[in-house]
Amino acid sequence: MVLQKRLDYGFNGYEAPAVPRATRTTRRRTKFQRRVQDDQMCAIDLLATLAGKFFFQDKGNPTMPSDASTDKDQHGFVEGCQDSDKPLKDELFYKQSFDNNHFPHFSSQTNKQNCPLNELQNHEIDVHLGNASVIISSCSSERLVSEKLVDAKCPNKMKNFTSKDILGSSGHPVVNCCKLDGESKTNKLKDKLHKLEKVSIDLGTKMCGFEDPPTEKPPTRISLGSKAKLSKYVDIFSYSSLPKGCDNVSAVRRDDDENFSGSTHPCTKTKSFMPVTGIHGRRLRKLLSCKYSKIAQELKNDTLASSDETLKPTYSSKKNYYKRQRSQMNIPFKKRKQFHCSSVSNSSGFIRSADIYYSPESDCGIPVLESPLGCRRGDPVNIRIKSFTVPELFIEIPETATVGSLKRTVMDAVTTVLGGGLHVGVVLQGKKVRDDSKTLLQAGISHDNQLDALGFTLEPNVSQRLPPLHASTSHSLIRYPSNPAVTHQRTRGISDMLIDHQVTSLGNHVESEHDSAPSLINKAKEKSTVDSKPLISFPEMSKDEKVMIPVVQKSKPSEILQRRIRRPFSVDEVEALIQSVEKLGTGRWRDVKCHAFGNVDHRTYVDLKDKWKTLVHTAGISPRQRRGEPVPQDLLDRVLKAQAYWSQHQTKQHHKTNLLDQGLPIGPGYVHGITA
DNA sequence: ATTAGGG
DNA sequence: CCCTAAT
Repeated sequence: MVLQKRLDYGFNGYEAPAVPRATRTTRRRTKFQRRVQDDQMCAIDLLATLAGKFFFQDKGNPTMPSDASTDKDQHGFVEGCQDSDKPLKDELFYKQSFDNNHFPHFSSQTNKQNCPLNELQNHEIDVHLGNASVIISSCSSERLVSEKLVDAKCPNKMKNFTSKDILGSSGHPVVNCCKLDGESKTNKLKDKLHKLEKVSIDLGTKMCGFEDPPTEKPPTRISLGSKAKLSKYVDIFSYSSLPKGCDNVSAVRRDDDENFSGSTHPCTKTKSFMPVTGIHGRRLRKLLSCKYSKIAQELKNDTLASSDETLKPTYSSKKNYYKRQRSQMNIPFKKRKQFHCSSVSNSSGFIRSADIYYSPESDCGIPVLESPLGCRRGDPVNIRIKSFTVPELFIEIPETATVGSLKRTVMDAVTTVLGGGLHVGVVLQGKKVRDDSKTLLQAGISHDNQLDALGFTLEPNVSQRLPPLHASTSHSLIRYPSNPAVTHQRTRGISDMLIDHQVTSLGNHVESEHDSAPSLINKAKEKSTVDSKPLISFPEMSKDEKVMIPVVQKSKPSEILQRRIRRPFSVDEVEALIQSVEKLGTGRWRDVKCHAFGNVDHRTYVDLKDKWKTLVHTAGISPRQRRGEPVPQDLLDRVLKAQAYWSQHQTKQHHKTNLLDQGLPIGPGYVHGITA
C-alpha cells in the first residue's frame, strides 16, 4: 500500500488542494487514518478493477493456521497465493474418475498421494468463487462481466487432476468434485472436503484478462444437474448463506461427504460453504488471489504434459505472475480497459443480466453424477452468464468537498454495494423464482426450456450493514448525476467519471476547502420494498438508471489530512535561499528559514531543506533534464559551491560562533571570499 | 521542535 | 511535498 501511494505521488508533481496545513498534532492524529484510507482505496481500486465483483470468499476461517506453509502468511496474501500453488496442483486438481463405481474403494495409499489432506487444508485459502472482470462500461452503468464457470460433475472416483483435466478438453476449466477416503467419516474430513470443494470451484474459475474482450472470453458455464437445488445454485453467486430450510443437496457438492460417508448431511453443514461473516475483510485478499485461475491459464500456456510437470511450470511463472499482478494493480483506473457496454434495466432497478446461453450437450463430456439421493442422473443445464451489470453509482457531493472526501465517498459506496454482499435472484420468464429449495427442474430450469427466459438479479445487501437512512444524519446519499456526456464516455468507469466530475466541479478551486461532508441530500429517498427487506431500498430506476447508495460518512472529516498545495520556488526565492545557505550553511534550516523566509508562512524549514536538496540535484544534472522554471546557471553554480563548502565544514561547529541570536547572522569566511 | 534522509 | 527516525 505504501508503494501504491508513493507511485501515485511520484516525485515530480505534487497535487494537492490548497488547504491550510493541519497542525502537527492533527496530522499525527490523522496519520493512521490516512494510512487506513490508503489501504482502503487500494482495496477499492482492486475491487473496482482487478476483480470485479464476484470474488466470493470461501475461506471459512481466515485465521486458521496453515500448518506447514507458514511462509504463506509471512509473505502476505499475494505471496501466499502463490505459495499455494505448490500443493495446489495436487490438491485442487483432484478429480474423480469414473471407472469406479464406488469411490471409497481406491487404495488409501493412492489416495494420499493424490490428495493429501494436510495439503488441502493449507490451500483452502484465498479461494474465490467464480471470477469476474470489471467492465467499466461506457454506458450508464458499470458492468461486471463475470464469467463463472461452475461445472459440477460428480464422478465417483478420484484421480489425479492433470492439467488436461483442469482445462478440460474444451479448453475451459472445469470444476470437479473430489472424493477422499479413509478419514472421510470424520468430521474433520468433512470440513476438508468442504474446503476442497471450494477449491474445486475456484479452480474452475478462469481469470479473464482485462484486455480480453468479453466476447473472446471462453464462455463460462454453469452446469448443474437438473436435480441441483436452486439454493445452492444461487449460493454460488450470491455467496450468501444458504436459505433456511434448504436441502442438503447441492449441485456443487452433492457428491462429497454425502456420498462418501454414505450418509446425508443436514443443510446446516452446507452453510459452511458460504460464510457470510468476515467477507468484507477478506475480500481484498480474495481479490488478490485470483492467481488460481491465472495459474490455470498459465498451465495451459506452459503446455503441461503430466500432472507432475504441472508443478514446475507453475512455479516458474510465479514471479512473473506476481509482477503482472502487481503492475496491474497499479494501473490507474483510466488505464484499465473496459469492454462491454450493454445494460438492461429491470424493475427492481438493481440488476441485470444476462445473456444466458444454453447448451444441451455437456461439452466437457463429463457425465453428471447421480444425485446424492440416489436419484437418476440429471441432465445438465449449462448456463452462461455473460455479464452482470451493476447499477450506476449516483453520487452527489458538494463542490467544496475535497477529492479525498470524494474518494472516500466512492469507496464507501462501492464497499457498501460489494462489501455488503449481493443477493442473487433467479428470474425465470420474468418471474422471480423464490423457492430456493426447488430443483432447477422443478423451477422450470432445464435444458428443455428456453433459457433465454432465465435471468439473474443482483441485489445489494446493505441492509444488514447499514442502519436505515433516516436513522442517522451521518449518512449521506451518494449520487452521481447521470448525464449523457458522462455515460457515453468510453473506456471509463465509475471512478473515472467520478474523478472527472470532481475535477470539473472543483476545477481550479483546488484551494477551496478542506473536507466537507457530502450533503445529506435525498436521505428520504428511502422507500420500503415489500420483497427485499433491505432497509435501504433502491428506488426504481428511471430511464437514466441511477442508484442511490447510502454511505456512512466519516465522523470527523475536518481531521482528514490534506496535502499542501504545490508551490514551486521562484527564482527569487531560490536566490534568497542560496544566499542564506551560503551564509549559514546547510544544516541550520530553521535559521535559514528565519533569515530568508522569516515572513513567508508556507515555506517551512523542511521545505527549504528539501528545496536545497533539489537544487543540488538540479545543479548536478544536465540542463535538459531540468524541469520547471529554469534556475539561472549562476545560481546553480553557487549552490554547488556552497554545498561543497559546507559539506567540508561542519555546520554545527559554526553554529556556536555565529551571532544569529542577535539577529546579526555572521557569514562564514566562505561567503565573503566568494561573493565579495 | 529540528535535522537528515528516503520516498 | 510527505514521512520518519533521531536528535
